[in-house]
Amino acid sequence: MTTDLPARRAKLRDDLIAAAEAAIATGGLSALKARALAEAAGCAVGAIYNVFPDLDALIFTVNARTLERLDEVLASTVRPGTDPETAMRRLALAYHGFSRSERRRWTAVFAHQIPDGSTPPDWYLGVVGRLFRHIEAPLAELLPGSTPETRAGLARTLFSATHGIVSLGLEEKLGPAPDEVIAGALVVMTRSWVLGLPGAVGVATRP
Amino acid sequence: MTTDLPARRAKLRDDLIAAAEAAIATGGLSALKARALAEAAGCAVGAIYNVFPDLDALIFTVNARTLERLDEVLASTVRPGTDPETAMRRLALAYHGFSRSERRRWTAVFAHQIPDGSTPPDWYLGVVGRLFRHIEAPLAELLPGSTPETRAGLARTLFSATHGIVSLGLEEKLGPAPDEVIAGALVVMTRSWVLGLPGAVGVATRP
DNA sequence: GCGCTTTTTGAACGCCGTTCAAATTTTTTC
DNA sequence: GAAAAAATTTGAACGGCGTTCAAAAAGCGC
Repeated sequence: MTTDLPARRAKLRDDLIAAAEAAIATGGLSALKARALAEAAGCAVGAIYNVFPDLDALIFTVNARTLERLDEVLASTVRPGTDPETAMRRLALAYHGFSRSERRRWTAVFAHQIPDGSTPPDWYLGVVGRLFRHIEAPLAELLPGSTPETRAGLARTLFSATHGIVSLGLEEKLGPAPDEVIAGALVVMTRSWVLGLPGAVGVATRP
Repeated sequence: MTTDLPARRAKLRDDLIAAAEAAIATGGLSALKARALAEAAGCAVGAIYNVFPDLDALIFTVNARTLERLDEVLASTVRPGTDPETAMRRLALAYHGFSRSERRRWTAVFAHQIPDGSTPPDWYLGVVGRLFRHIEAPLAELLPGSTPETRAGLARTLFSATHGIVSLGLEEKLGPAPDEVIAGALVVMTRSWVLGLPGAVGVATRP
């Protein structure tokens, strides 16, 4: 009834990821405890460290899965050929909806703090970067003369701005923020981009 | 050499705040340790809890001071009568600059996580809310027909969006983000608002 | 100086992530 | 198949954390 090492390790890895995902989905990042994880995965505490260097690495794995879910949601939000304003509005609202329906998982992605000097692993940044392509498509139609580099930068900017509105709203860091208010803000914001961005890109920087 | 209780308490309070601020400015939120704090303020660990209910309350106090610094910076950034685009661009860039020069203090404001159900104290939300008035002024000029309520909501939205760009850039959560890139993004963003917002406000919500 | 109250103290509590000597299991060798 | 060697797993133990609370110290009316 014994299997070879790689398979056992892989199974433990999967079980730990599943346990971690369940813990985060139920109680958020702060509910992720090494001892509880070990019990849920049916192993000793120390065994976690045979598979992941530390809990941070496990968290990155779970967060990457969350981002992949988001990617799927965004992909199914706009069909090719949708006009830019509708596309951008739907993407922003889908992002907001995802942050609501997957609240704890989504919060964990951005609440996860790593030690001061270090950066997220490259494979993780790759998962993040893939999200932007959803925004780049409507941008290409909105700004026909733009270069791919411009659009890549802009996609990051628009994602960040949307994220700011959604996250500060969700965490209620600035005060109460009902869903409809946030959704309304996103609608105004995306419309403002559609109207304003074509004239705003490439403008000289004078402080 | 003894003073009355209120005065001693007030002094200890001030010393603890100063020690906490120094700890955060040097090593960030995670460098705030009860024992180190007590030593720096010259009291026993338990004495902290005579003055603050817990470390969270102390953190809110320090963060409010950071926000008041930011408020001063923003206030000195635009003189009354500046045209809306210049004003909004300068405000956004000042926010970015502040997040850079006061990096650890500023990060602490948003990294501070409170237990799930609870909300920040009202006096703290008041300090936050006061920041928005800087944005409301140029908005009033940009959108002459708007109501104060519309402008208040918009100010929150624009602040949140700016914050998203600045914070995801600073924490490099999406990948490397040099200062000039973030500043450039903010310039494009504010220009887009100036061009797009007048047409975008009040538009009907159709998803 | 004495008894009563209030304030301060810091050892102790419970919990955390992580480690590592020891136990166990697997593989190799004869 | 047994014994020796290597690799893996284990969980008690470590150091550190925020917070508590019995006990010590200080303040105060007489």
